[in-house]
Amino acid sequence: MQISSRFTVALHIFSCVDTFKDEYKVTSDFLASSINTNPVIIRRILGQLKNAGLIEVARGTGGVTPTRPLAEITFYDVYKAVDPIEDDELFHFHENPNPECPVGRNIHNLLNEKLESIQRAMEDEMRRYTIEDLHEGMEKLLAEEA
Amino acid sequence: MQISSRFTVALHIFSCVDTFKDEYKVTSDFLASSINTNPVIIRRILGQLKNAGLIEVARGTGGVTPTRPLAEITFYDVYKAVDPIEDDELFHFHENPNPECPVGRNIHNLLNEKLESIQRAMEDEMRRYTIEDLHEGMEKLLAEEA
DNA sequence: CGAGTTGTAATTGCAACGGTTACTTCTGTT
DNA sequence: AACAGAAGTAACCGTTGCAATTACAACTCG
Repeated sequence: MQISSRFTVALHIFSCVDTFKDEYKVTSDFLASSINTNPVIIRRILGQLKNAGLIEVARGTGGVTPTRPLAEITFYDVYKAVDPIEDDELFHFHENPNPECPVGRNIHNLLNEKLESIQRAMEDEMRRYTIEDLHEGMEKLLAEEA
Repeated sequence: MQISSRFTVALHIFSCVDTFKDEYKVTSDFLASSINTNPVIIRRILGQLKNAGLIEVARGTGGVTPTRPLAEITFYDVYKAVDPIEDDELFHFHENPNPECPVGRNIHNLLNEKLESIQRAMEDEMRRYTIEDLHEGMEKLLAEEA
């Protein structure tokens, strides 16, 4: 299973907000046009980012503002905000192994720490990247374009 | 999005095959009972593992045999076998960012290596665990039970 | 007040998942 | 040769999540 495109869309949103905040009023329509999707999709993601406390959204007038320095917003924060998972567990464990089977009643214990370490490896790597990295990377790419 | 339970089911299968291979004929019915699901679900997963070259399945008579030493079958092998993903990309990138927008036409380049490194972190950790680890871990758990 | 914008509910089409039934194909045994 | 047991597989179901869309209420500012 793939991780929802909401994640890359959210990163795209942050990059747009950062790049265009002084030039344009960055509304859900504006963002939808850059991302090439529907404004409602954007608003829903903005809502998730807002609920997670990562941004503020100006009602009525429009506009998006990060609530923290960009270096303090990691990919992990964004991921957790837009792709909430039941119990925070990346792996969907089959629910009811047979407790009368020796393997069935021990498999969960056997796998648990291994699955956790795999999930942790992914999430730790996500924590290494921040929105500030996006800011710098985009500046560089735009400079190369010119 | 969670990773399909086919992954933990497949690991459960390997553990059962290893634990019961001398005592019982390990059929899809037998496995379905330990895992507490439908035999057809098991057969479908066995088919995926077979296609990936990880096991052989005895038609007619029943039974599952790994094709390699257990230490040479990693969690990654199992994951790739049962959870095939389009283009092998963990992250679903939104398809059509607007090329007329400076951010839109650069976002893919900007994110690509970062997303790849996150995926790689997960997959590398998956490669650290093998079915042999399951064998040893299960033996230990069963010894503690006795 | 009115224009522009966000917030949100409701609906749609689609795909994947897990489950189930039913049937065919294969294999070893009697 | 027939039979029983088992894998292989197609077809279908209900549920869920996703992305998209329409429609409308709530809000803000000029």
